[in-house]
Amino acid sequence: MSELTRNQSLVLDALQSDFQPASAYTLLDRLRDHGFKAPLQVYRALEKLVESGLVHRLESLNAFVACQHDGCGRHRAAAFLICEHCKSVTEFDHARVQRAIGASAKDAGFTVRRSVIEVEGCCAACEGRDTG
Amino acid sequence: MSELTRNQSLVLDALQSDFQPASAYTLLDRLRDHGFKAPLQVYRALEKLVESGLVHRLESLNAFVACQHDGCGRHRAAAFLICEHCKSVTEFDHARVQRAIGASAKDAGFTVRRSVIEVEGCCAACEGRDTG
DNA sequence: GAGGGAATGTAATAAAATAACATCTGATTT
DNA sequence: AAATCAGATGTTATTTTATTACATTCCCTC
Repeated sequence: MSELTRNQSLVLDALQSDFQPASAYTLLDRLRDHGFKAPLQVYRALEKLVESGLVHRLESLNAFVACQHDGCGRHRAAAFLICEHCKSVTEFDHARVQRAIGASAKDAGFTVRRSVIEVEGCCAACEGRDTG
Repeated sequence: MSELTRNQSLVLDALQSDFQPASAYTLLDRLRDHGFKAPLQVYRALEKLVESGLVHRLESLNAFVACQHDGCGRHRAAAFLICEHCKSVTEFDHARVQRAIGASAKDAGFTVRRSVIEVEGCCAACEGRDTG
């Protein structure tokens, strides 16, 4: 990505402050102090950030999260472990998963552009303190 | 699932008429002739159908699709190839993918409850008639 | 400093999902 | 048969998420 605009930086900073998922409207609220007034300001910034790989969209939560790696810009896929108890999100190694998807897709003659991989369950920390 | 109620049957029939994804509001429109008037009638039926595995929710499309297998009730995961050109959706064999996810999750000490696997790209048919 | 493309601002609206509350239906118990 | 209760329904209103449309500003280039 060339260079971030002011709005893009603000949105990215907000997401990187905790690396946890936030909805567009939550981000809007967090950024009102910085002059944000309308959803579109957030959505436009997010669009570019997602395009560049600095931010990922979590389809199952309708939320956005800052990339936890440096180089997601280079891979077209990200995979997430989403803890239903503490709501934490961890990006995980998807090489194996991606290979498996590639094989299945190939069998079907399907060309993959992007994979949405979101695993819902219970993280190690929550499993420890709770049988849920 | 015990037995389908009237509303559940109507929604399931609508989805099984083409096995293609439909939003809740599309279903509502299709079912107005049958007396449906409010979104909740659709959402309530969908909730039960998804729970039983007869219908899957496509997170990346905010849409619902009838299960293409018989026994999805028994597996807690479904994986989809979504063609961005013709909008067709194919449920694919996820055993390999599920194993790969299981391995990655295990490394992180994460307990999987449900996996969202939605692969976006171009199906064989569209690839044939178009370079997109 | 004029022109043009990208980024912004703002208001309005659309699309997706849920909350709240009243009502009905059918099985079970008394 | 009347009382009871859970599950399914109906209906209105509201919330949450996302986009359309259009005016304005900023910055680079010529």
